[in-house]
Amino acid sequence: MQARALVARNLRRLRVRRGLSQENLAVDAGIDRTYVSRIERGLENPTVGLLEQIADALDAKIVEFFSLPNPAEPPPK
Amino acid sequence: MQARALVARNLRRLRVRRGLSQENLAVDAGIDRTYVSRIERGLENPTVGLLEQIADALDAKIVEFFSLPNPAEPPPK
DNA sequence: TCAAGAATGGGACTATAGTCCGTGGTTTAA
DNA sequence: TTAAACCACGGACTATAGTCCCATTCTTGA
Repeated sequence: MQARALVARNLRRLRVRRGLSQENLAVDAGIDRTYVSRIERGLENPTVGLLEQIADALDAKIVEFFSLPNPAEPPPK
Repeated sequence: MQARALVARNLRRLRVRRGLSQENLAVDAGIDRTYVSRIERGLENPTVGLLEQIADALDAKIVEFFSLPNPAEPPPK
């Protein structure tokens, strides 16, 4: 999987899980609102410094942007 | 630890372990020779796309750039 | 010593990361 | 209906990632 797409998925996943809007996250991370949107759509190629800012704002670690999300819920018995 | 410094240490560690010079790695990754040097010295803020190219050339994964290296050899008995 | 490979360093340049401002679409609540 | 919150999307702009070229230093081996 492409790193960019992986970051896109994981960022959205982590942000939504925290209950943050793109705008609120952008403010917390000190970056531009539209850029969050573009990263989540896989349109951008962010720097590690920027990922670090976002990770801090999400109280997450950078590696979480590069790990594969669990494919699905384990089927209920 | 700063992400940039972490990447610097891990890149050098992985490259040296592979027995590659900065120049050979740069050629394999399709990037500029001097840029490898600057990343390893923590002077640059690379993009995820570039890290991916380097990781591929090293036959490593991006997450390895962000994990803490083992602090030391376990002391021989 | 000398040569040659490895790394650092800088300056000028080009490509693109990242900002800023605005528009419009969708959904939900009043 | 309207307001408000969220998000996709575009264009123009500025900052910086990344290249290219050249010189210098430091090892290490012959």
